[in-house]
Amino acid sequence: MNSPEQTPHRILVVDDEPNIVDVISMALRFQGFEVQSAGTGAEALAAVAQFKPHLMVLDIMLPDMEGFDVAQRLGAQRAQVPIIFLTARDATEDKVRGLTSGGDDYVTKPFSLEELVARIRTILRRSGQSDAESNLLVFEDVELDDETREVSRAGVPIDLTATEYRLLRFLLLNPRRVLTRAQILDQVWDYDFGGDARVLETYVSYLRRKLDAHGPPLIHTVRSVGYALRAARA
Amino acid sequence: MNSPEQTPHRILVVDDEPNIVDVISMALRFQGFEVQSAGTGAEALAAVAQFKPHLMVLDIMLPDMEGFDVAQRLGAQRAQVPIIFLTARDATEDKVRGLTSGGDDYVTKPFSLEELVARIRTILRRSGQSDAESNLLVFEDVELDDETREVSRAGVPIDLTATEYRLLRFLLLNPRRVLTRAQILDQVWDYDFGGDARVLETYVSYLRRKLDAHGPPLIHTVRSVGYALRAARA
DNA sequence: GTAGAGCCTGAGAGGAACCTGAGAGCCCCT
DNA sequence: AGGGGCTCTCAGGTTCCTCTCAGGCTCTAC
Repeated sequence: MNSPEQTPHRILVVDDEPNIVDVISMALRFQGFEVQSAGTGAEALAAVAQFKPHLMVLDIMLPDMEGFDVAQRLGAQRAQVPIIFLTARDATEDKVRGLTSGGDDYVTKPFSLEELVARIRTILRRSGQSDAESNLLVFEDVELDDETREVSRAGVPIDLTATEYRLLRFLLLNPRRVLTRAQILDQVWDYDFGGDARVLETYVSYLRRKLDAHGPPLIHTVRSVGYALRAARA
Repeated sequence: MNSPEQTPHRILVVDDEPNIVDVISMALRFQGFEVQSAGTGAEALAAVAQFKPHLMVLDIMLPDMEGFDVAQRLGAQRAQVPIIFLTARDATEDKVRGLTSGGDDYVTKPFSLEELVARIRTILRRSGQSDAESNLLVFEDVELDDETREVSRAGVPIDLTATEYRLLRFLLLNPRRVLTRAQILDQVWDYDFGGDARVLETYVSYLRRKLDAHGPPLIHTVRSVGYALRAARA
């Protein structure tokens, strides 16, 4: 990690599907967050009081009440806890909008963990509770700015598509470390992605073409394991 | 943010609908204000004494008394605290007009956060308590003057409708930063807007036609995310 | 040195996201 | 009551992403 948090942020994950909760919790813990979870609205309300999270990830469909209701019942203290709503793609999307104020956000299922984590960081950063951690990811002469979504190598701006961006971002978060195919697929692609794992190769190829056009190769293949971001070596 | 306040302004939000309070409070916090809220007139009066806000956002319909009464009971100190009244569209509108003193203002429900924040800033600026922050928003060769509501590109004046103006204003407040569709819709459209999210595309199209007629494109689409105001790239 | 596994990349189908013109409803002003 | 302007809806057309697939290349094990 580029700058480990002094006091880790507490995140409350609320969803009734244990699978989803597990996947998200694991990913967030891995990223250095302190995580607690709840499966119902009632549990969530109790957890907010005890756990005092800095942010909630809140599914809209809960067994006992809608996610909105949870948000509403939090009342005044609510304003202190930004929420990221999880919603199915088809419907509700419009419904969410009116209820998300400037600080909230929503993510449609299925999503990639990369995306969820990125949004969490954005909100924590903006809510000022975060240390003034730069929103700039840097490795060698590559820069990635989350605010503006601008990417450059050696000062030359580079246009990336959404997937290319997520992939590069994940690599930049774990510089020099070897990331397995599974790790990358799990993090960068939607969690229910069931397609051909070879997409990864295609996208690595795309990224290389765009990045390495302006300097020595940075994305290295680690045969039969995965990929790693490394400085070019003599 | 472009110019973080030295000593943040304190805003007191008074409304009996928790939803509204939430939405406003969150939005204002993210804008760098210090916010406190009250749900009744009595609470409001107490909060004014303790919290000493620089400005109040005050709903006219309160469970225990009318917003006007709150204003009146503040008596002498009242003059120090400008008020923005919230009122339902239908009636009262005329009534408000007569009762607002020089420094006050009113906004009819439903409103857009963009509009509310803009009015708050205007009042704070005029009440002299604000830093001499310019009321002129500038990006590249685009200028937007909040006082006169004039917009120009490269010196050429441009006529904008109300919605176009709010949209451009929001973009100018967040130059270079990528704004998601949700953020823009939440901020620029009324908080209860439940319609088709594609209005945004229409209005971006309108704005582009008017703005980019006089120079290189400034409003850039960030596919599957949102829009950003950027300088044209070579 | 050679076979086989692992990896790279070009081409392209399909689809998602986006742009824009046309027009209906509404409000306000006259 | 009529007209003009604004906001929003809708549909057609377009762009450009994503993922699949196949052929060829590279590395490693033996």
